[in-house]
Amino acid sequence: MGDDAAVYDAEFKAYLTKNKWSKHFDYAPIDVIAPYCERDCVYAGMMLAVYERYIEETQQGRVWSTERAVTKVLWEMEHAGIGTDLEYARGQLVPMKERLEDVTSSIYGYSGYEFNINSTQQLNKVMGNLGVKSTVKTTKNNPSWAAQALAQVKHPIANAILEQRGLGKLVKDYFEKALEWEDGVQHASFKNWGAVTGRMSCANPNLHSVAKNPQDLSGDVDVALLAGAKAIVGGKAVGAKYSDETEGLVSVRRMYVPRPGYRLYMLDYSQMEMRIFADYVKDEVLSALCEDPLFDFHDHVAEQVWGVSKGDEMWDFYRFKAKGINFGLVFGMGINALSLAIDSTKDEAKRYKAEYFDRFPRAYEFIDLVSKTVEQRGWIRNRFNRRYWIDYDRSYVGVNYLIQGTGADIVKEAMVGIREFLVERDLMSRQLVQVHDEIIMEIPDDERELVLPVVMGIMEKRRIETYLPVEASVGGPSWAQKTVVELAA
DNA sequence: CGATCACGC
DNA sequence: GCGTGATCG
Repeated sequence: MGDDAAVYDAEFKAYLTKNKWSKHFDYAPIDVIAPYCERDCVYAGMMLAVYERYIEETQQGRVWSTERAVTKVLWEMEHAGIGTDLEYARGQLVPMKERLEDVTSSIYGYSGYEFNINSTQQLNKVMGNLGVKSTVKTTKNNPSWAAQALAQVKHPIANAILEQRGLGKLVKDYFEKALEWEDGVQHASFKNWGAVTGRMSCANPNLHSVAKNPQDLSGDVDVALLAGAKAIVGGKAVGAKYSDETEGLVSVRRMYVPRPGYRLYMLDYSQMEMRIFADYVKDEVLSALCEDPLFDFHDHVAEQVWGVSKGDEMWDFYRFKAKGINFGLVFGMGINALSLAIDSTKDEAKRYKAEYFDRFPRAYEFIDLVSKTVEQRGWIRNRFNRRYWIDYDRSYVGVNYLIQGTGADIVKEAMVGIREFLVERDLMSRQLVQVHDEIIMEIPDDERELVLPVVMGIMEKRRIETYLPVEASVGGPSWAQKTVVELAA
């Protein structure tokens, strides 16, 4: 809008800061802030004209109209909020804090003195004293003590530190946070422009990072194993099924419950990113297989690349590698990150990847085309013409942007469609939360028969060629206890 | 305020 | 790969 506008903006913000009005604009007197707001609107209007032309030229009209429409959905979601079981939150905080104290003192027992466990530097010193060296480096080439590094450590302090960090986060970010809403309804903030790919972001609390696995507070391995955990790392019961009957397990998702008269429904796209990947790769066989809602992408890759079948001795081994490479490709992982993800050496990872591309040459061609286009042209567009400008030296992110962004646009369109249906029919059912490939809704029993099939139909509508099936679950009653819903044919 | 870590998809 | 948030120094 010109240099004078930028200067005005900078000078005015400095003026606000000087008068301690900068934290919130409404701290400033109205006669001070009003002219600024007025100019802000005028500039926004001028920018709209510029961008509307750009949107037209780049054919991003569909994305633009979805973004405007989804804003209403987000406002309604934020307004509705999500119900929380405050009794559960308050009740679990007591044993959680007790466990946290026990774990903390056990760490001090190992170190021989009290220190700030949250300080990586202080922790590094403690580990040095114990004669333990990290095999992993941070991005700034310092010794890393992240979970990945601690996994290599034999000393029992490693697991205790993992538990202290994980449990501490649950307590602070979710359980204590929950008490801030005294009426038991949390109103998180959603941003439809939160990520460059087109994904949303969420904050206060971040409902996109609510732990999926229950946390064991008993310290008794049997408790977690009984709940079906495949492993217990830092008290995290990986793969365990939460139940109120299992004493000693807590779940953040258990805190989220429907309000009176409603049930919670979770509508989940099955392997959405892998199916979108298949669509981009244009492998007809793969796309045909996606017509089966139960098709498992990782199983298929394991079978096709390494010739194993379920029940074989090597099945778990190759299924794990297949899943790792699949995610590695859509995330744009380098060979280093991939080798860590699939628990292999770099050379082995290279070989697995080569074998993968040998069987799926079109996957290689697609990835290669994307990075070459970024390097030569500087931009790419997803299935909805959403445009991404990417520096040539970051061309490896292109595949991820396309897949993640296409998924994001599909879910956004679905949310808009669901809202239109609910408004049109004047229904009580409502959308509460979106977690990238999942929509959480509250539906009264007498609307379920009507709403559920229509909502699933809206979500499954073909916006790309490949079928994207949705799985519906009902809360039992919370987000932690899901039961798959079978719709009558 | 950059770096580190943990959680999700 | 993309996020939010807490914490440290």
